Amino acid sequence: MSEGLKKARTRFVSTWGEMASQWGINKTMARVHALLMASDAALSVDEIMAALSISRGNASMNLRALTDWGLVRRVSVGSERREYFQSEKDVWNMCCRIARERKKREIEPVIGALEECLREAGDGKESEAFRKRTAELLELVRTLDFVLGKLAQQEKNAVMPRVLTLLKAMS
Amino acid sequence: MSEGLKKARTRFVSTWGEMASQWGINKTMARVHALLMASDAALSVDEIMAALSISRGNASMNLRALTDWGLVRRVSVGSERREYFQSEKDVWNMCCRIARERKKREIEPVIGALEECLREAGDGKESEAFRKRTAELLELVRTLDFVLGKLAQQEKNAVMPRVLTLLKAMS
DNA sequence: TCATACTTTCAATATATTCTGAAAGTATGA
DNA sequence: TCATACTTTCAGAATATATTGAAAGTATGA
Repeated sequence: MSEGLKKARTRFVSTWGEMASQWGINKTMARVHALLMASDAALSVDEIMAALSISRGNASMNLRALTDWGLVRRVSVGSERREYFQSEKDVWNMCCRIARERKKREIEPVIGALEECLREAGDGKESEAFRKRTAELLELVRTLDFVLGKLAQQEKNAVMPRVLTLLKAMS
Repeated sequence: MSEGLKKARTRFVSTWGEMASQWGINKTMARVHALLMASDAALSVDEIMAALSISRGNASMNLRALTDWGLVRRVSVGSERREYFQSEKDVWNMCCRIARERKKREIEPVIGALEECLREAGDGKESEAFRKRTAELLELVRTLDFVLGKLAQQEKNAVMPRVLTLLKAMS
């Protein structure tokens, strides 16, 4: 493999890792994901361990997390016992899956907690300002939830193109 | 203050903190932000320190970060020397500011890095698959950047209502 | 059923991030 | 200018998070 391509792959893997850690995702999980995205063939655990210099346990945990997120699939190659892994290659599908998971894991619990805040605050004059602010925030989070839900709805996403058309028309 | 309201505020502050740490934001920064959002009056550093049981240095650093993000303002109260802090109260404005900052700090550097990957990969047959995938990802990230840019453009946001109308029509 | 070839788990360890608090810095008004 | 009343900084300490690797678990096919 050419030097340039090697460097480019390395940059790709570490860029994805850096980005992920700014968004609350484990850096190694993102590096594994990036490695699989950058690789045409499916990779075995041993290949992944070697490429990223990580332990078997670490690789196993992060591959499990990535399959839970629906970003990576296990595949069998020929008659081999060993399992191989490959990433979802369609970037829009990938985006949908991430949207779906973060909605479920993070946004929905926040909605529940904010609703609980409103209930707890009671209905006195004293808590009026707090209730108002909490209610506005709740509305905002619900809107975000709705948008993410739409984004996550379709595999071949039909929503984005239309949103983009609208946004571009507003320029 | 009623017990219920006290509990509700505490829940509000810790919910915001938990959520933030899942999104790559310092938990204390988010708790300070939540405290100010939940409070009608502007608060002094000492009040914030007491409410969250944090040190002066920690409070100072996080207030600085919040003002850099444009989420919190310093205000003077009467003729006092001491400074007070209050949060942006409009949740849509808040959302715009966050979008603007994350676009600038995180999305734009990733676009640069992906462009560099494409350049480094060269144009041989060997790197074709890698280039294709990187280019698709770059397009996705650019789209996200564009959408965030639109969202961040206006103070009183005119974009969201129209996007929502479109999405609701697609239900 | 058993030996084999693999995967997963988790306690101990390493690493990264955040927090503290005292010292340094800064602005105000007398 | 100086004393004062505050704010900021940053090295070291505390805490939280991620990683290792050996032991336990599991599936396969002979």
